[in-house]
This record gives sequence, structure tokens and C-alpha cells, in this order.
Amino acid sequence: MKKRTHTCGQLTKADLNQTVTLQGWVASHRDLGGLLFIDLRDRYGKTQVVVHPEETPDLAGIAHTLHSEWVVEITGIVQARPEGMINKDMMTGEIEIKVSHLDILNTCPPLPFQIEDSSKANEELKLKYRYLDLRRPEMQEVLMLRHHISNIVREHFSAEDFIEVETPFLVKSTPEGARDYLVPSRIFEGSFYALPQSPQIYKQLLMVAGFDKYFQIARCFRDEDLRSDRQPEFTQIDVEMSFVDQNEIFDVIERLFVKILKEAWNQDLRTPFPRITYNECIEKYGSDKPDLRYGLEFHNLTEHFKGCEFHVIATALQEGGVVIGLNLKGKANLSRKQVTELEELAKKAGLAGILPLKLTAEGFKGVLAGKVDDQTLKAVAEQCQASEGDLLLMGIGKKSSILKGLGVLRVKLAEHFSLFDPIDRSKTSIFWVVDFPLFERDETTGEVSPSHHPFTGFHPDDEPMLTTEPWNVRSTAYDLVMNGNELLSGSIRIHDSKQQAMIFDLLGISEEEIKLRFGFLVDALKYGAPPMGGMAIGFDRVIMVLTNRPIRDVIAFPKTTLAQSLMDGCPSPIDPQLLTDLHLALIPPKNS
RNA sequence: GGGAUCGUAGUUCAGUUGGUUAGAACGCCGCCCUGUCACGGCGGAGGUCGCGGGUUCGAGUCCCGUCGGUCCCGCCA
Repeated sequence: MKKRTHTCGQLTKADLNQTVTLQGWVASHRDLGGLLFIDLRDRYGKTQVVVHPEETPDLAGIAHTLHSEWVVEITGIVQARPEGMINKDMMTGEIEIKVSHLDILNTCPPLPFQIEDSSKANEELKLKYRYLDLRRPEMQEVLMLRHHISNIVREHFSAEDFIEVETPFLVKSTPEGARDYLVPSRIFEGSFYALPQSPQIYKQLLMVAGFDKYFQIARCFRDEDLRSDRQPEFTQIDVEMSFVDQNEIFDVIERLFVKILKEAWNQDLRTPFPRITYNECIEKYGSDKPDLRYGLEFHNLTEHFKGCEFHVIATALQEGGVVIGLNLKGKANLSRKQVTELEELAKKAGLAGILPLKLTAEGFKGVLAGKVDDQTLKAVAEQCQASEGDLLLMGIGKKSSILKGLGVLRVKLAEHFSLFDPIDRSKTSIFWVVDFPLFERDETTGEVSPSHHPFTGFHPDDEPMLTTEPWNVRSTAYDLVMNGNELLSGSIRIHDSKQQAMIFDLLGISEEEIKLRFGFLVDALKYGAPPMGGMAIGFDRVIMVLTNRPIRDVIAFPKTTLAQSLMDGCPSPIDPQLLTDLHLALIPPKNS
């Protein structure tokens, strides 16, 4: 094997008449009989290679036997393509290599799917032959972008005086949060390590240790059911800072995202990013991660319908319900069938139904027209900023479920009517969500649980409410939302052990449990913990949003929705001796 | 745990109210071809219709179960 002199994406007219050696995969070969072309591919691009059987019959003999994805090495002279034969779609389209030497470095059986075309192939098959799927240029581009972004992240935080510290993979299992992936201890019979769900506690301990500014590109593990945006192992850009307020934290992160968007999309983001309160998000969009590339804001129309006799509305209002509407601009011309489709969308979104009201040249049309006086409807239309030709959709019922349902419907409507261009990067919507509630309350049991995590600080003004109405206490937590995706989540932490104890108490965790589970953290907070705050950026999700792809596409070797790897076949049974060493025995499944 | 959807040559798909020998394109094999670039032309091989059971004279098609992919709900601080 020789040494290659160039890559397959490199040569141009500037290299004419040079003798070069290329190595790569046969992307395609076109045998015209008296003339033979090979497209040679590596991760940098493709170069056309030409063989003339009349001049080099030996080479042609070898070239005839080539197949797709064989690995070959060629040496030859860079020559300009004849006039009219230039391929503008190829970076190297002005030249070709006239071969003087051809070596087959490796062969390849017929492929389970064609490389260039395999975006169409069955996902199961592509995951089984992941190394072939990753040979596709578009997959390579994604992973190369991921690499560039991780470089930017490391450069950014390093330049801002952060240091990257690695934290353990074998950690203590805590019953909080997601189900842990467990690792049995060989030495301590019956004891287990857990794989970390995040480095949260460790980074707080690093702050106590005085590291001041920390970051880490960290792998996290959660044994929960999967979705198109969730994998059992995923990557966070974990960040923590001491002696800072929210503004300073936001600043550092905004500067990072400005660089990322510039690198990936060549887009300039304006700073500071807007800040929207959690309550405003919920009231206006029914979501804590709304996509603001399109409008469809909600309007609370309840006041207009006070005393309304239309039974659906009257019943709902009697039970303390609400009427919330949104305006579909210019959709009053939808057919009956199309409106029925919208009603089905609403049901899929979890709403019992939706009341359409058309604003036409002949006046209002819909169930409410005639049942509710025009003056009321006019006031409703005015509040929704609706005019002739618009279609109002109204949800009626319990406020929390209507907001949630309409929030889901809003996303479906935007897709249904293509209200935004997913490719148009200039319309990027990025903003902070602030003032999250500290706790979530279980509606049936009334118990509270942390809405972020139990180390989240609370708004100082709301401290008196902690004991009286904890569910109304605002936290210091924040999210960053881009195009409808939560990209990061963070907070200012509690750095006072007494406050931390109080929160644990509110969460109903006994002192004994605290000692057992978080004793070391509570202890650490007593030993001079600085004020601190930070966040975890969902790195996979950032790449997903930048590439508009599902999470499997942005991870080199992902798992399926059953958390299996189809390529290596894990999880798999193990040698019984290993179980014995670990003091484990298998319990057979119930129905076998 | 629940719901939806998909599973037919190596691959992507078609296959009517259940009815003769399950088709096409790409790939593969053979022959032809001097400017192709997803080259083209002619010919050929290739199928346990995911798996198991049932209904029926007859099942790729209908029913039940099961395995797997994807999406969603629950779940994921």
C-alpha cells in the first residue's frame, strides 16, 4: 500500500498534470466498454477516475471486476475533463484522474442496502449495518458537525476560564428521578453502583471545592422508555459557576449559542435572548417550550361568555372552566371536511373537542353563530385580532387541560398548515423561559415533587409561601428553548444546608433518608459552599435541532426504542459464572 | 404498561371483494457499448410473503397470538 497524496474531495484545476495517489471506496463505476469511469469516495468527497482500455489493457482488466464499496488505491495524473464534460455538482467536477496504477485493497460482497440511496432503507436494517449507514455522506456530515460543535464548546468554556473535570460513571444509586442503570459490585455482595443520570451532585461538590467554573461533556444514563428525542445514554454539556447571578450565567451561554449558530448555520443571533416567564408560556402557548416561529397565540375568552346560555359553555363555566381561543388566519374558507379534520387533530391532542367559528363576508358561521349574540362574537373576534376570512378555534373546559390540549393542537396545526418553514434558519426562535414553579403538585394525592431537581433554589420573595402554598413558589430554574425544543435546563442552586434541609423536609424525605441518600451533599454545603448555579445542555438535542433529524441520526451507535443495539445485539445473556461472581441469580419471568 | 402503524426477492415497493405459476425498479450474474457521472442496451438467476396458530375447498390477503422497527401516551427530577 502506498501513501495517499490527496483526499477525494481535494483536487481541482489547480492540480493539473500532477501525479497523485488516492484511496477510497468505489461509489459507482460506469463501464462503457471502451472507456471506464470509477467514482472514488472518502469522507472528504468524490473524485472521478478514468481508465482507457486501449492504452492500459491490464488496468482495464482489473477495473472491470470492481464493484460498489470495494476499497481501492489509484495512482494517476490529474487532467482536465474535456469541454462539456464538467460536473458542476461535484467539488472535483472539473478534473478526473487518468489511472496508471490500480490496486484493490479490499473487496465487498453485495451490500444489504445501497450506500448512497440508503436513506430509503428500512431503519432496522440500517441499524444492524450501522457502519455502512455511517458511510453515507449525509450521516458523516452530521457527525462532523457534532465534532465541530463540541470543539466550539470546549474552546468557548476554556477561553472563559472554565475547566473540564471528569466525574465518575460508577456512582451511588438514588431513588430520585429516573430509573438507574445498575452495575453490581463483585466485592460487596448485594450492593450496586448506578450509572449517573447526570453529574449534578458532583459539579456542586466541585463548586464547594472551589473550582469556580466547571464544564464537562458528559455521558448520562437513564433507564426509561424511549422517544424519537430520547436515548438510554445521551450527552450533556454540564456547566456550573460560583459567585454568579442569573444574568452572568445567561451571558456565558448566549455567547456560546451565538458561536454555535454562526458555525453551523451562519446565522447571527441577537443578544440578549428574550426572557419569557413560565406562566406566560403556558397561558399563551400551552407549553413550556413553545415554538415561536409561528403565532397562534391563545386568548382567554372566558369573560365574554359569562351568562352565555349555550349549554356546552354554560356547563363548563359553572364548573369553573374557561373558553380559550386561537386564530387561524385566513382559514375561514375551509370545507366542512377540512374542519372535521381539525376536530380530529384536536381529539388527538387530547381535547374533548374544538368549537370552530368562521368569520365570513356573510357574518359568523359555526355552532355558536345564532346561539350566541353577534355582539359577544364580535368582542371575541376583536380580542383574537380576527377579521373576515379568519377561523377561530375554541377549547372549552378545565383550564389546565384546555391549555395543555391546545398547546399540543397548536403544534399540530402549524405542521398541518405548514405555518413555518423548518429549513428557514433566519426565522430561528430562541429564548429563555424563567420563573418556573419550584414544585409540581400531584392533582390526586396533593403531594409535591421538585419540578427541576431538589437542589433548585427558590425566589427569595416567595419564601413565606414555602410552608403555606409551596406549589405557588417560583424557583430560580430556567430553560433555553429553540424552535420548540428545550435545549438546556438549569438553576441557581441552594448553597445553604439549612435551606436544603427545609426543601427535603417539604418533599417528605425523612432526615434518615437524607443522610442515607444525600448526606455527603448536605455535609458539603455546611463546609463553606459558595453561591452557585449552572445548567445542563442537551448536546444531542442541540445537534438534532441544528440538523432537523431524530436523535438516532446524531449519535454514531444508537439504540432502538426497546434500548437494544441491533448491530452488536446488546443487551444479551451472560455466562452464568459471571452471575455467580457477582452474587446474582436470575428470577425466571412469570409466564414461562 | 397502553395505543397507532409497518413487516412480501439482497433492497425499495405493488399485489383488487380470499381464487391459476406472487410482479416492478434498483442490486446481483452473463453478453454488448469510447465521455459517463444514479451511464445505457439485451438476456438470466433470485421468494418459508417476520414467526406460530386458526377460519376456509382455497390465505400474502380474514382472525388470534408472538417477535421486531417507528411514532405517541404513561414514564423521563
